[in-house]
Amino acid sequence: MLDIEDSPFARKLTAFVRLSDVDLEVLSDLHKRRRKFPKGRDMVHQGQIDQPAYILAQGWVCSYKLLPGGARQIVDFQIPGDFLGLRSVLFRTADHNIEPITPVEASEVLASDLLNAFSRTPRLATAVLWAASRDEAMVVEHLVGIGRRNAAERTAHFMLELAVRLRLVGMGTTAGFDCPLSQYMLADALGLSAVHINRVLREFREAGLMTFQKGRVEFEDYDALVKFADFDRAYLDHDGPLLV
Amino acid sequence: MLDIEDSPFARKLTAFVRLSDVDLEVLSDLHKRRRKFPKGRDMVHQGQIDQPAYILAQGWVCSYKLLPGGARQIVDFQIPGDFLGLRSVLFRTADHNIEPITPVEASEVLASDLLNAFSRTPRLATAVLWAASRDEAMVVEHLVGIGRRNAAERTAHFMLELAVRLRLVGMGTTAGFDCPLSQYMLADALGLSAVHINRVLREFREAGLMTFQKGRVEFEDYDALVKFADFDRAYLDHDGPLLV
DNA sequence: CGGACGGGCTGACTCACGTTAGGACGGCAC
DNA sequence: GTGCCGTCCTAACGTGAGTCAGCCCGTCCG
Repeated sequence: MLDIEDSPFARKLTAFVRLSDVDLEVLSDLHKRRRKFPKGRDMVHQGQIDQPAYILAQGWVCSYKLLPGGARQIVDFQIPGDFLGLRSVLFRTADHNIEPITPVEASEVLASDLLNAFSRTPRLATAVLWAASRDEAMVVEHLVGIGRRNAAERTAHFMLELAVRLRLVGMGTTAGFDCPLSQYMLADALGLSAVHINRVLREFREAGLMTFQKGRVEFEDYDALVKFADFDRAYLDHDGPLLV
Repeated sequence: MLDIEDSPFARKLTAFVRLSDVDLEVLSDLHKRRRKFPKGRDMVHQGQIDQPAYILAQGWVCSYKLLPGGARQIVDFQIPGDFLGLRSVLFRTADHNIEPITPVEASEVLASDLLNAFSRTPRLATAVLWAASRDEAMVVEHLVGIGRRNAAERTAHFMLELAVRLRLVGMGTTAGFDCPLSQYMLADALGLSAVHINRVLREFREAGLMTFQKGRVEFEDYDALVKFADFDRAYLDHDGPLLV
């Protein structure tokens, strides 16, 4: 049976629902097919059908869409404990690409596994719905940022969100975190050009707010940055189990 | 018991799952508290706790967030058959505002109603998860538009998406649809200024692609518009019931 | 009946970002 | 070693969209 400490995903769900032994066993079944993926080669490709979903155990991936002109928009980055490709399963055909940014380990979850699991324990279905809603909340905040925040606010907000998410799985502190992203990826995520991202990062460096160099983000004045970006982490938090 | 023809929401779900009589009965229970809301006064306010969700039966609403500077980003519009405020329920506190654009009729769904319903029929939980994922797919497409499409493509894409959604509930044709939005709302949805929306609409008018006047959108060259916006409706469609 | 208000519409000016074009550095293949 | 890439970094220049300012029209309301 699944030791819950081994799965950041299971730990995340228990923040929302109290899972019974049966729930945990069903959840454990979902972890049985562990896979590895090399950096850089798409795990899921837009338009593919009957793709599995994945529970990410190690490494970072990004979900993105390509436009005909060749432009790329990164929708979100996923880190350990995140569930990938839920939409690809429910819609039968993938509506976005998923690419590992680092070497990745993940458990493969087939559509049938998922639907079986749900019918065995509705509580798990509710928990996954909650996790999906949390992801949606992040996408929404991202949308707001791109729509109505300028380049600097947007960048700061994004870095702070990432920091909170990483801290929740023990991969960073308020001092900073290891970040495998390039400035190009950052640009594609934030709807900016790489040149402009570079300008913004320089401004942050010169203002003593934060640095991003050599794969490491360091917050030099966390509180000032939070204020500057108008960052409110409420949408990432959970008030404890809703289902008793 | 619920006559499925009476609820566009029920009809939408059956596009994904085949619902049994029990499922339909549970679903029917969710429709029991019908409410009316006047245009313009928020139904849900950012930060409120323990708000109900709603199943929209009549009218349009918009979901938006406000930034401290006073800027507004509209995340999405909802039309009959859409489920509102799911995140407000699952997170216990609302992370966005919901405002009726027209007079609205909706069924109120309490958190307890929803969780009960899920525990009675897991299939319904899966169906709601699917509906939520479809909404997320729209937000994602919206994000891509704001991040990487220019003002005109973005506007065209948005109009086409709206048209497809409305057609699916019988509220428009490829010729056009009635649209209660102002240019200001359009601007706040698309991350543009009202002035610029106006310019774009004029260009479409002069190019003979589409018009938006007096509360009515008319497509004058639908195919050309689809091509111009690179609009692919796949993300709005469903391939028939996934669960048999 | 007049005035206020919300929406549409437009022109002139500004600026935040994109684009283009490079230079410097480090890691990797050979 | 040499050459090649990927990434970071910067300056100069161009432009899409914002801002400001204002006019027109219909409708609501006292």
